[in-house]
Amino acid sequence: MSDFYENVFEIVRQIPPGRVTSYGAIARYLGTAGSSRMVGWAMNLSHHQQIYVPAHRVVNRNGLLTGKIHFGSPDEMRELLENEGVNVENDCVTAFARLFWDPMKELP
DNA sequence: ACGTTGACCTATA
DNA sequence: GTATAGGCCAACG
Repeated sequence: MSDFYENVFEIVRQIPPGRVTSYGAIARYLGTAGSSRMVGWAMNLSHHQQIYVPAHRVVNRNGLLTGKIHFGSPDEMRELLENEGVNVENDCVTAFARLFWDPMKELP
């Protein structure tokens, strides 16, 4: 496992319940801004990780649940979020700006 | 080996 | 305000 993926998983695990962040924010925090697609790949691998990675807390810049397809069922991601108190409407996180969790600010 | 494909983002028109 | 273009780089066929 490369350091890049390990860092991605570690950040995603740090996301508090009920908060969300974006792929780009993680990429920027890792210093690989512009390579946000790699963060998406990392999420794909997150399923194979033995340690649970809350990939449902990572959405795109608009708060859209673009990755819901990659879960067991398309509704699983939405239910996981709502289970944590995050309201999802039309595959979009409501009050996304308010719930946004920026690793640049929240992590040392 | 090469072209295509993405859980994306930013910039320009 | 939407639309298109370009960049990113690892996996897959």
